[in-house]
Amino acid sequence: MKPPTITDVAQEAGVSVSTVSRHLRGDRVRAAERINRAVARLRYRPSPAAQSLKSGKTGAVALVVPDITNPFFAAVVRGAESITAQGGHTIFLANTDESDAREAEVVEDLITRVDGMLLAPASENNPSPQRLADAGVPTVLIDREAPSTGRFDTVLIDNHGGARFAIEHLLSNGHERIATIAGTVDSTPGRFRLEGYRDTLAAYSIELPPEFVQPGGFKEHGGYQSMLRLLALPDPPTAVFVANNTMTIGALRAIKDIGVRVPDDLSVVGFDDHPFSEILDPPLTVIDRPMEEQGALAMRMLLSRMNNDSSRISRRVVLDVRLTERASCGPPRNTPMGARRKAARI
Amino acid sequence: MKPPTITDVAQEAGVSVSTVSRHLRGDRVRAAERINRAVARLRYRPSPAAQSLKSGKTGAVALVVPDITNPFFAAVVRGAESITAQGGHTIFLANTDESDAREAEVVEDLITRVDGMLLAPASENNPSPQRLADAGVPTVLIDREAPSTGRFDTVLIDNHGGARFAIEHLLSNGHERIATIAGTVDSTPGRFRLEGYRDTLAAYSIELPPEFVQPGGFKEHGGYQSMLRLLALPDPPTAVFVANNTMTIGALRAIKDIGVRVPDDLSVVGFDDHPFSEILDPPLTVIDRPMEEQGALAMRMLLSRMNNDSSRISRRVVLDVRLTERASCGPPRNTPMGARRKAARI
DNA sequence: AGCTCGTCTGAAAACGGTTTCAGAAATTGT
DNA sequence: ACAATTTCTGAAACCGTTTTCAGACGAGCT
Repeated sequence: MKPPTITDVAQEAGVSVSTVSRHLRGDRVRAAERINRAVARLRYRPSPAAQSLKSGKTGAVALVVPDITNPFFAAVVRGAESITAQGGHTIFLANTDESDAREAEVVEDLITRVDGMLLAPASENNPSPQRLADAGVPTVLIDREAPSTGRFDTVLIDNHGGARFAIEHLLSNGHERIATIAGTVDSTPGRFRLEGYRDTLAAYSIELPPEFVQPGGFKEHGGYQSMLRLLALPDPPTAVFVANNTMTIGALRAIKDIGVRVPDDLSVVGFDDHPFSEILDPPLTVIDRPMEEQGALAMRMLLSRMNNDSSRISRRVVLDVRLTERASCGPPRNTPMGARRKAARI
Repeated sequence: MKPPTITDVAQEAGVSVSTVSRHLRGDRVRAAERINRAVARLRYRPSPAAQSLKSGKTGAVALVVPDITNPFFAAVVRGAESITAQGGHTIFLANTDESDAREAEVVEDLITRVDGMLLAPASENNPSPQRLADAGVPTVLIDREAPSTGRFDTVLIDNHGGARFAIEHLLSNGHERIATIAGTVDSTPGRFRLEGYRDTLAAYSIELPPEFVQPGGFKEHGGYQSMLRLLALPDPPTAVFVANNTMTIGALRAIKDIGVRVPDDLSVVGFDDHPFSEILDPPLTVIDRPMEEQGALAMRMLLSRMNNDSSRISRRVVLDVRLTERASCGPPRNTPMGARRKAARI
């Protein structure tokens, strides 16, 4: 019932504990074969607790994300997992529910249990990365930057460029009245996607009313409300860039409820692809990025940071995004807003 | 740089190690206040490795799922996480990629690191649960049963009933030519959903050609291929029950590619809801179940099993499912199969 | 003051490994 | 065959905590 210890193995094999330990760690040892048999018979596995007590290493890595049900983070987890699967490290997963407070708790708990951490901070002004740095825990940030940027390894995507692609795609379709449903601006993706939207429009000398930027908080409900507000505007947009996947769902629901047609009445670009995007009617044009790769790369960087000298200068990698064009964008309606305005008045 | 130990705290507070330890575990101690200050100043956190070496408890729980990117399992993780978040236990997450071999590895690794395990076995004839039982690790099975059923706590859903609801819904719409895209039959959900389909049709004395059961292997691509085959049948079905979410995506893609109209040409019922289901055109009718609750309940059962006498008789709970009716089902077309058959010939 | 009793304390022994150290055995060279 | 190596071995110390054990201390009683 009680798991066998190294002492049991030593006894069974008729050697000393030290010999067993050495054999297990790879030293040449005369009784190798006998030890192997003993290990197999007893089904011995060394106690990670004892090992890490001695070595100071836990053999575990933490992965802290704001929302595991967001397909993007699920993909990141999978990517990260695919790297550790090869060898050596096991993953602690924690969910922070987008809360700084919860994240602090979680990090505080995990900090003693792991050799390194992959973290997607809940917000940009969040003390966790600093705490990890103080504790000397190797850390790689995913998708979001830390207050004291440059001090951490970070795996980002080109949020600004993604927004630019989206807006330019819309512009090339002839739109000028382009709105956006933005995420939380104190997060890296929220901030840069919004800046990309603004900078691109500015580059084309297009000025838009402030109501064309609607805060959706990265939540489905926020996307829904924002789209409702946009469509209720006296002079509504002809195209909308929605800054993430969950808000897109909400936005499309609003569109459906009101009866606006895509892309005839309104063109839509989302951020982050999903298998469902293809079977929507019309299929959704999105900004796509390598999600699993982002997780995998972050994990690789963490592992290397854990092995190599941890004083190495920190790396900040930015992954490319691309526009996946489907059918949710078209030219703006020739007849001005009459029909749509009526629909929005429901 | 090195994390402080209990000895450092003792020194700082001017007491012995034992006193610090006792205070931390809740004993009355004279130097309480001084110890608290020392702990705070040093930012001391007890080493989990040392604690678990002494106590034999790790304070961790494993959660092993076949595919974290499946929204159902993501929801399960979230549900489970919401329970442990309250107190004491941290979660190891592992992904088995639906592979028995990988699952064995993962379980073998985790078995020494956790006090209990939540497991969704990759298949029904899978040695892992037995291995866990042998090792005396409290285990709760999620969504899938183990070979030696009845010996494990298990949290299932009413797969058979769900399939019945789906088929009866289709029958009540006037369909008789009802096909199914089935999952892997060596998994609990796959098996029972298929049986539910068969039993319900049998109960209504409906006999269908064997090609009306298409194996989709729970994968998107399988769903796609299966739907293609169904639509290419000389006498195709008027309705299809698709046995899980990922296959549904594939099936709908096939439908879209071929140009069949839902529900006019074909009615569809899926299994497991998703935010996207509502914004499809038409919105998808699905069998829905409490996903996060399933994870949360499983975790609660595991925790209780870990605390109470582990010889308590095992529980098998079956959660209710329900039909969420949207617009993907309607009466079968009056005109027989002409149009559809033509479309399917592409 | 002297005694008992109860409360609180520190030293020391675990827990299961790894690693150092010194010594034993095997190998090599002559 | 013997010394000089080299390789292998077991005893013991250690990692950071909890817990047992015995003893110190203070309070309460006569």
